[in-house]
Amino acid sequence: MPLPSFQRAVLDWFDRYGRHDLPWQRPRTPYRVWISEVMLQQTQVATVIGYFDRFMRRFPDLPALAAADVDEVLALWSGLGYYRRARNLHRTARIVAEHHAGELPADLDALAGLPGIGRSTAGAILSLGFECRAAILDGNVRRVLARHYGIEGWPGEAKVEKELWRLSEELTPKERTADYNQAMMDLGATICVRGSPGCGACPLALTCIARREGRQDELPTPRRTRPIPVRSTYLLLMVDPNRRVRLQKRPPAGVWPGLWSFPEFDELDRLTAWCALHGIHCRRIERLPPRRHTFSHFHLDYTPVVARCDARRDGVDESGQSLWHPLAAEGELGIPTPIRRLLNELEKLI
DNA sequence: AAGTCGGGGCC
DNA sequence: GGCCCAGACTT
Repeated sequence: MPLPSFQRAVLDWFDRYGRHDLPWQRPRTPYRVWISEVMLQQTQVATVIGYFDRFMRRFPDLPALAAADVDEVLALWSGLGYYRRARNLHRTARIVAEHHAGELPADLDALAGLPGIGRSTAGAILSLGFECRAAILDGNVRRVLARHYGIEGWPGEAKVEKELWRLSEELTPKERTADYNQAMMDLGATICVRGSPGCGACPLALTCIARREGRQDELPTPRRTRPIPVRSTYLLLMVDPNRRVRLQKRPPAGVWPGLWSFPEFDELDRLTAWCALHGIHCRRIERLPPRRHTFSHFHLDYTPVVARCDARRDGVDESGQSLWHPLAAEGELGIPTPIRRLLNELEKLI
């Protein structure tokens, strides 16, 4: 029975353009697949290659690894990060040496029960290492499937992950499973990359939903940004009869370092007190609707407060940290965009 | 469901 | 500087 077109397209592409010379592909044994898969967890191929070669030179087979001191394993791991992976590798080697006669079990549940081997890594060992039919779902496969089938939602969400696993299981062919799985990872790693994917060279482009809808950048759905804190403040927009506003130079550290902004107050009381101190009556103070500016790490809700003063009661201070700025002036000062917007609003208002 | 582990690559 | 990478595991 011929393969469905999806798998056919993927395998034909793999034969021509897939990666066939990665270190763990020659020879491709369960042990070498296992080590490479663990090293490749959250680690890019280019980084892994050197570590894999050194590791294999020192521990050419599972019994050699099981016999080693864990400290030596950690030494070879130094620089790869996620050091629990190295400890789990060593633990698993000893378990397998003890209970499985030194051979990794060709069984999904047995593999997934070993330290450091989850469902996807177990599937990779089974398919790539043992030539069994087993599905995988790593970051590459996840991206290819989410885009091709237009799967909505963040894959970290249980419902979405379940759907992606269902798809992967369903699509994984009985024949050439190893090549198919490797092909899907190669597609994700070389064509269907996260940013600006090479759809022109993709064997699945004609049937890809993300491609058809121009939504490659939106799928898979990024995890929702965790809520960021809100800071609120009041900005004093003090205007004199000559249509000048008082600006203040911000401190060299923090938000908008060294740029010019309006005097800022955490609380309205402090603002009005400051105005009173400078002979401006409260009834001449007009509060505008608050607005929000979002920085990478917090929201800034700021309420502009317009105060018209009769004369310039306060001069420019000696240190040059404040000045009176003509509303109509062009941009010769360093002024943040939200503040510049307020200046423009103010010019129409006054 | 969210937090943790980690160094490197890439805007 | 944030986000992401051939995830797994703990809370």
